[in-house]
Amino acid sequence: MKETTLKQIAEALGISITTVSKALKNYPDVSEKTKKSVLELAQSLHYTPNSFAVNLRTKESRTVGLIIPEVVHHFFSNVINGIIAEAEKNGYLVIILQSNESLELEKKQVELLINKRVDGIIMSLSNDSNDEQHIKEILKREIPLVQFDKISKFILSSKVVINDQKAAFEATEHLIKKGCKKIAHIRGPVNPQNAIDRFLGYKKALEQYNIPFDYNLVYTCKNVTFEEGKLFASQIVKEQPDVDGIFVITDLVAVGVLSYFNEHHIKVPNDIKVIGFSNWFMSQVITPKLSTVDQPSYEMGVASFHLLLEEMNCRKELIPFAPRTIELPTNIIERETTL
Amino acid sequence: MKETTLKQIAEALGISITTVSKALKNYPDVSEKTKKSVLELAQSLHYTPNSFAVNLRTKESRTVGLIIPEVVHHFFSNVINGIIAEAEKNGYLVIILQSNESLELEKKQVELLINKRVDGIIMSLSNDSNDEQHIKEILKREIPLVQFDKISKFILSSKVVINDQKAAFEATEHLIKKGCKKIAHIRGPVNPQNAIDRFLGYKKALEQYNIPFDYNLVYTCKNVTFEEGKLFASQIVKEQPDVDGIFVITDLVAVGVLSYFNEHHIKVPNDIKVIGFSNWFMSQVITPKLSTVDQPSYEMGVASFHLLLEEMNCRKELIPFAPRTIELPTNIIERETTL
DNA sequence: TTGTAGGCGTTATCAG
DNA sequence: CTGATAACGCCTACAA
Repeated sequence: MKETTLKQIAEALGISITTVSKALKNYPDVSEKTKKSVLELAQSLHYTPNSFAVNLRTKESRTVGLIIPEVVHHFFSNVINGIIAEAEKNGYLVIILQSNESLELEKKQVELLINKRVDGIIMSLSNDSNDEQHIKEILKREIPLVQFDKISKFILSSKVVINDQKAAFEATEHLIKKGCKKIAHIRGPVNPQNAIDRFLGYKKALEQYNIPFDYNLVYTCKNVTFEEGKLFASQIVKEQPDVDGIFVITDLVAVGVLSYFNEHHIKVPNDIKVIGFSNWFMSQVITPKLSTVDQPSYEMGVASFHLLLEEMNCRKELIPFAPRTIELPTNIIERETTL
Repeated sequence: MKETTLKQIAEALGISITTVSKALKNYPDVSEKTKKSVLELAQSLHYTPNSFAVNLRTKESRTVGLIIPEVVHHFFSNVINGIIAEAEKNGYLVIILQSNESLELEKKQVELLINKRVDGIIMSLSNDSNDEQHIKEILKREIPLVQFDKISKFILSSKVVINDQKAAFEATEHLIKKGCKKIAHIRGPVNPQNAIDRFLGYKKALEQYNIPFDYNLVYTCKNVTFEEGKLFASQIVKEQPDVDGIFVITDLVAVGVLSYFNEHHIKVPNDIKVIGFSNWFMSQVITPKLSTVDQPSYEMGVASFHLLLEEMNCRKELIPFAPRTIELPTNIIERETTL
């Protein structure tokens, strides 16, 4: 099927391309009569503007890019959900790229999006990201940018986050209030700001409740997987048999911990209590049900797109935009692992 | 930062745009000397071709569209994973749209992608889709199309599927071989071909093993959710107390079933056995661990993109392409719910 | 080896 | 109210 163009309509009607274009965009300076005939013909020919040409003329693609570490991930897939829903409502399409937690890939993907000339970029950094040259490149090109969840403090862009330190503090405090005296922490990798903040929140809670902090009780994930959860659980039982509570960086890992405990008949919450982070769906269906920190993922997606949209609109109107940070609330969900 | 164009390079070097263009594309009819100077300047100015202009000229966007029912879904997110990884390797970007299992949304999204002039479309139909006018529109526009998982038989396009009927047969057979005499089926919604096929596989297995088929043992999901699993589990216990096995359309629903049984102290697998479908991650971490049918999701994504790529290449070279169907293998995973 | 010219389809400006 | 013209940035016959 051949695509219909303005030219074809113009020729068929014996008028100029200009007039057709104006008629279709409902300009006031076109007679009702021609407007009507143009509209009718356009409809019957299923005319839709060639977006390639429109992009070239208007210099915008009505497309935004999204780079996230992992798609198969309860938290991130919910964020995607929020972003694409909100984008679609506002006439934008979303190109999704997965960095696989690799800085190298992330760099390439930023380049791809820049070359694609997306109107804006939303991203959450990979665990590998300890260098932000590529992100600075986005700013240098004056492409609107929003960071969410795993962000870099050193990049001046809008951000959508939770208060990881506070949330971690509350999670640890929750364990303390449930009677835990010796609390281990399975933390995230060394780079991500949120892993650092959660660790700091854990530490602060201990201090505040006069529980001595001990580095030997901190276990550091490399890959943040279910398997690591099992591994660290086994290490904790061996190395620190009197630990009675664990605060885990994220539910996936916490589920690994529970899995190990179940297999080795270690009673949760009686022998040891566990609290996770993020409120993955499976946390409410496993046995025992996992206590965790609820994190508004869909809402983070929506908020991220809104911030981006605001910046994109400012850029278009050439009015200056000051990056903003939106902090979303979290809350402790008590289930069976901390009863 | 102002974008660099061929024109700028040409002017700076005092040569024509054509020569610059050729030099950058390494045409043989440009002297080494000019080629070198062009390349150097282009690099130092960080020249990248304006993709809008390239799109317009070449009439391709190097972008494909993907429409799926749900992003927050173990199976679909794995498919996405496979598609975007493979697309990126081949120089394509992927726009993802979520139909939310709604035909209306799906129709709009097809239109969006057509208007965006993506080079190809990959899709899995929503549960609502009982009308395929919009899909036919894709074919009419001669846009390469691949359907996967939830497909329409009536659309002549490439397809990537599993043999749902066979897989369901094997799942039901598995229950029979484990001693089940009265097997219920919680099936998917009425429209999707794969729900129909799985139902047929279930029925066929009963026939083959001389177990009378009874419509009262078939429960039909509307939304395919965890909650529906719980609901149907309660109905089954009440209405059909002697059912000793259940074959469930998908793991998410099966987990709902198990959840109800756990809460009501109905012993699985002793009182009743359960088998799911799709091998969601959580199936291996719940108690008891869910037996299921493994379905190669990532591979389906990869295969889908490959088929699409093949068709896109044919279209470009103007050589005819005959749609193909790829069927991927499945296999039963025995865990604790059918011991 | 280099450059000219035309065109991809749309939009904006400005003159009639 | 209508239309001619240029421009967006790139590509590619074809000419020189």
